[in-house]
Amino acid sequence: MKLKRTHLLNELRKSNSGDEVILNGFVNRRRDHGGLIFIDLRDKYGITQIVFDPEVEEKAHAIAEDVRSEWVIGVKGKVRNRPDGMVNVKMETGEIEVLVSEIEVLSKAQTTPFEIDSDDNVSEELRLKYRYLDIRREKMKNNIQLRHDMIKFIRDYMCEKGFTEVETPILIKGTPEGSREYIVPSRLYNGNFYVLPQSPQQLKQLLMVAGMDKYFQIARCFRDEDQRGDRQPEFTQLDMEMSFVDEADVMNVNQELLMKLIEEFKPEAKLLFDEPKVMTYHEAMNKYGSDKPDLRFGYEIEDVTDIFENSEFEAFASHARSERGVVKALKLAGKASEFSRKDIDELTEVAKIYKAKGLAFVKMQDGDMKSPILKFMSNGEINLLKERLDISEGDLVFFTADEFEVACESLGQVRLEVARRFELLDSNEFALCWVTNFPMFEKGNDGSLAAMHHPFTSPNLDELNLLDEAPLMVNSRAYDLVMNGNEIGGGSIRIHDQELQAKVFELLGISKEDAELRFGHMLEAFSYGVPPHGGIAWGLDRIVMLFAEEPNIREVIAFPKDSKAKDLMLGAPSKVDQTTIDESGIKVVE
RNA sequence: GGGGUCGUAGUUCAGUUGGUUAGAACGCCUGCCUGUCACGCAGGAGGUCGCGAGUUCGAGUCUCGUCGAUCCCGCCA
Repeated sequence: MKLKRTHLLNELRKSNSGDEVILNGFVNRRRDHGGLIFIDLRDKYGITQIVFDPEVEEKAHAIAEDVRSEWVIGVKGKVRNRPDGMVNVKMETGEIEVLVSEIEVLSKAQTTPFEIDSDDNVSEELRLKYRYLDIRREKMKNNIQLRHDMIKFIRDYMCEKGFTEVETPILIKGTPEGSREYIVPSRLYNGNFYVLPQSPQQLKQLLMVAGMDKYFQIARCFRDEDQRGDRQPEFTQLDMEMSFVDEADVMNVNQELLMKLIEEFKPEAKLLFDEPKVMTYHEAMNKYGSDKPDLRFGYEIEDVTDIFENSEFEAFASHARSERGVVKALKLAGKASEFSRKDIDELTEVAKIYKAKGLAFVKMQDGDMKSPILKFMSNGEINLLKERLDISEGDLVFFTADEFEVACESLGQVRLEVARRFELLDSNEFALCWVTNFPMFEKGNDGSLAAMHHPFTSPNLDELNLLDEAPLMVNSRAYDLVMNGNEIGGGSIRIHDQELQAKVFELLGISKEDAELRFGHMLEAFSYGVPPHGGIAWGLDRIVMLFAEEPNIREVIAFPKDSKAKDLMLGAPSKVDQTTIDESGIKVVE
């Protein structure tokens, strides 16, 4: 390389006029006027226009005639002010150009499979296969830069707060519980496997036992589950754990960080509350039909179960009378005339996706209640409903009846869909909240208890007496940080009492022997003294995605897998040679 | 595992009730052009309409199957 750059392509200004400079970059665009040739030369930092004039330097001009898009070149030349009226105000370097005296072609380039300098939507398959070209494009470049900037900001904040970043291993021990793990066969111990961490959960707790006091990590995690827009087989967490803390300590650090991030990276943003609202899981489900409620708009869900307990409308009454059943209502004040039969059918489909059996509705128009379900209801019930929901002219009310979670969630999804339709979701508004008091356990498919969070999460200490008789009533010291209906992070205060831990294992149906086998190292470690501790983990990809206003996390990951967990660029996963397989002590079944 | 949507030039797309030679824009190639910056002008190349079968005189268009992409549900402690 003869011509090595003296300046980056965003640097030159009028003040450099007359300087001799050397520039390196990719050819963004070439405009050949027969005589003059203009090239927009691009690097990571910007674009600078270079000019080839045959009357100034014939040799360089001749080479420039053959130059094509995306070639990598070096040029030497003099900076000069652009002629009057030729300044490009859209360009940072638009006041000047570089008149080239010498050019060096560093690398030719074949025509790219898609245009680099274009905002055209290209199929994701193609973009992922040629990700290195995709990252040349403005949008991806910016996203990756934003990711870096946010991570740096987070690191600086954590360090300032006295946290120590510790790297935890990627090859660890499997603890079958929760999501499916990626496994790595051991060459030295055939028949044994490492697994890749779903999260550094146990290791960070062990760091608390180790007295590290405040730990954090930008941690890579792995989960072998089906993909989603916000899910990748490997993803990154901001992971942290703190000793001698309660919920408020963890929440304070985290909400401050999130609010500072918003302030720094969304300067135009409007925070809707001075600090995050706090609500219980039950309250969130009950009022918003979600454990990650979007609080940028109202439309709270109401409970009308009691009205239907003795109703002859069996579809509702049967749920109203059952132990877990509820009837929920969502009133859209004054919106009755804006919903056609078709709109309601579409919303019904939304509700059905989330397991509702249907979506009932009532309209108040021309002074009358109108609804297919009125004929099943008594006048008393209708009046109660009217009174309870304060239904007036022009209102529309939707209902779901089912067991609690289904009724709430399906109506909550209807609530979100309505908000989307009325464009109530302003991406410059930020509504933060904490959702707390998650149930400690949920019913597994086989009827047994499963940990809703993970088995180290502490139950609420004032509910311990319920552990035996009504474990499903026990709530945990878990908390989720939620921003505009997105879960930013989730964590909990952990169990540090060995007896309580043993009790929780027992309730989860994990025998003493089994607990020893799977979590023995944890129990042993705790026996040497463990500070009360708790922590949280953020989905880092997701928060960058939200700040970048991208629809999925692949847009903020340099080299993501596709929706079937393949790496289209590298061609992974792939076969490996037989020797490797033999050494790893596994047998491949075709 | 289940459901929705989509597969037409290098790319992004259009293609009418089934009808004759499948189009546009951008990109690419050639020529012209000394002030462009999404340069312009003239010309050109480029298609197994994902694949297979079926219906039909005739299929890019309809049917079935299949493969692929994508979104959602399940799953993700």
